Amino acid sequence: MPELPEVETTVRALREPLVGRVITAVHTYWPGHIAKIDPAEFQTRIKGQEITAVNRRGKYLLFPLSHDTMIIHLRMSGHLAVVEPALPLHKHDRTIFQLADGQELRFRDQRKFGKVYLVQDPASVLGKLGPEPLTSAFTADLLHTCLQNRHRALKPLLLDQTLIAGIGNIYADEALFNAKLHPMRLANTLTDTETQTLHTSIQKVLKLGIQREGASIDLYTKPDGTRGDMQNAVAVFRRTGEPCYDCGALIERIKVGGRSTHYCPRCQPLKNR
DNA sequence: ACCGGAGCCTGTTAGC
DNA sequence: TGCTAACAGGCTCCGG
Repeated sequence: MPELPEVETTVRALREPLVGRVITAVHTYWPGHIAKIDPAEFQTRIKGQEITAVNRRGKYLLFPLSHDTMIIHLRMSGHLAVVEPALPLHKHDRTIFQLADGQELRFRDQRKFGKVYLVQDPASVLGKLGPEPLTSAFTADLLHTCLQNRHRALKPLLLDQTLIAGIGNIYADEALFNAKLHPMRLANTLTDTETQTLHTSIQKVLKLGIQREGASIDLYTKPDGTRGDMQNAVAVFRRTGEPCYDCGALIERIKVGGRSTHYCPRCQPLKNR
């Protein structure tokens, strides 16, 4: 499932083949991909616009165009690649962007959860997102402010995109393990030291994810189809029943806020007061 | 204001 | 062995 490191990896790979290219046509095999506006209007409006940059905000990919901004969310199973048109279509290719240089940008999405937006104002899609966790906007003080009045478990808070942008199930579990905090620990019971540690851990696991080019655990691969390496560096995610690398206790899986959550019962004891 | 849960999807897996 | 049912997951919308 693409989270911040997976999206960042995708953005870096797409920049070179896309920046400066002009979109000449769009084919939508799954109209549900096109968010907010009619697919026909989408096709008309985007035609002829040049992609001037490829950027990321949280888990969203941003494509500033000549007149609009295209925004893509990969959700669960989305995958983007720039390929030669002669390459046979994949079973799950849903939206195809033809480029003036003859190449195609293909949006593959097995589970059809992905979204493509075309907007004048990016804030209409991204407006509620919290700070980017790997920029100076995200400080330990800010995290403390976010957590201090919340009588709620840490895990669902880390997944809340309005609090911090870009963390998903993998990196939430990894960050909590790294910080030695139980996923059900209530946010307002953290000491200053624990908040500092959590802040550091969030940045550490996200940076590791980017360095390893994402976690190929479910369907995620890099645009060129090769796998990332983060799945070989996870401490707890999907390691249920396997020994903790730090203490040897068996990793457990529980549901927190409806989401499957992996943690080490010995390294991450629950200390709610 | 805030929180929990359903719904969106499809392929894989668990259970009968 | 072959079928169905449950499950996974990010986000939006709805109701308490």
